Amino acid sequence: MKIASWNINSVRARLDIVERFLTEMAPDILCLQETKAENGSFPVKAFHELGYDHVILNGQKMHHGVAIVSKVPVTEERREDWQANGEARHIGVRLPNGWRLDNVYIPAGGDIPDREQNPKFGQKLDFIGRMTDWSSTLEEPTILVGDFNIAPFETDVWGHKQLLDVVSHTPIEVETLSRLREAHDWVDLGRHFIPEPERLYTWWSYRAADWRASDKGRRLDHMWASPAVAAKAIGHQIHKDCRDWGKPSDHIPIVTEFAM
DNA sequence: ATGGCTGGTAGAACCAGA
Repeated sequence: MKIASWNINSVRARLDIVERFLTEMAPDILCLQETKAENGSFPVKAFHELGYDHVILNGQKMHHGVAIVSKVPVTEERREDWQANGEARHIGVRLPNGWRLDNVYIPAGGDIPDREQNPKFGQKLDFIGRMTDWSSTLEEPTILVGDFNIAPFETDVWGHKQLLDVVSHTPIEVETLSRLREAHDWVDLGRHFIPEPERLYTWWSYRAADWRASDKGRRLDHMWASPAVAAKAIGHQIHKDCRDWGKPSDHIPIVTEFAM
């Protein structure tokens, strides 16, 4: 069972490369973030035609939006509002074997890493706080994936010192994410399979003249699993080539394979 | 070089992303 996660930065603008990814990599399930489509304008038919018969949506107009498309039967479990403001940032499903799969788009948090000067930063930390409460009572085997918008380790960013005051790598964010991880003893599958000190990125800015040459990346996208689920993980890949496909997303897809 | 880009939506020298 291969499960993929990808911040697609508009599913409609990038339908061609999503189709290519599903055709070439053939994951059983793909979790999308930043779909930027209301549920009624999500291109459901294109996914059905590729065999992804199960399409579970939590979208909204313009911004945010998450989706789970699956070849195997999944049933919608719940959609959480961890920011308590109505934004579409989570969708959770039940897999055929009983595991939960939760797909989340954690807020970016704005530019200034200060609650007082920038309310979005506080909302980001509070969002993760509510996820931590959820995690601490979670007893079911679960896979948690998505764009976490935090690169926790020094080798998860191109320059640790340069990014200490940049939202996504500030010490308070790293500490907040660490508490989330501890709340369920989540296993960080990316670093389980590709340990430090190897550098590991999933996002490169659109603004670089040559993203590959400058390589100023960050590991913002993650797959975490309950310990019992992580024990069934048998492989993990990041698909860096997708950063060059057509009009690309600034994020790349990540995939974990599980023995089920 | 904290923006050199991008998409959605309106129909803005806009907003948000990170």
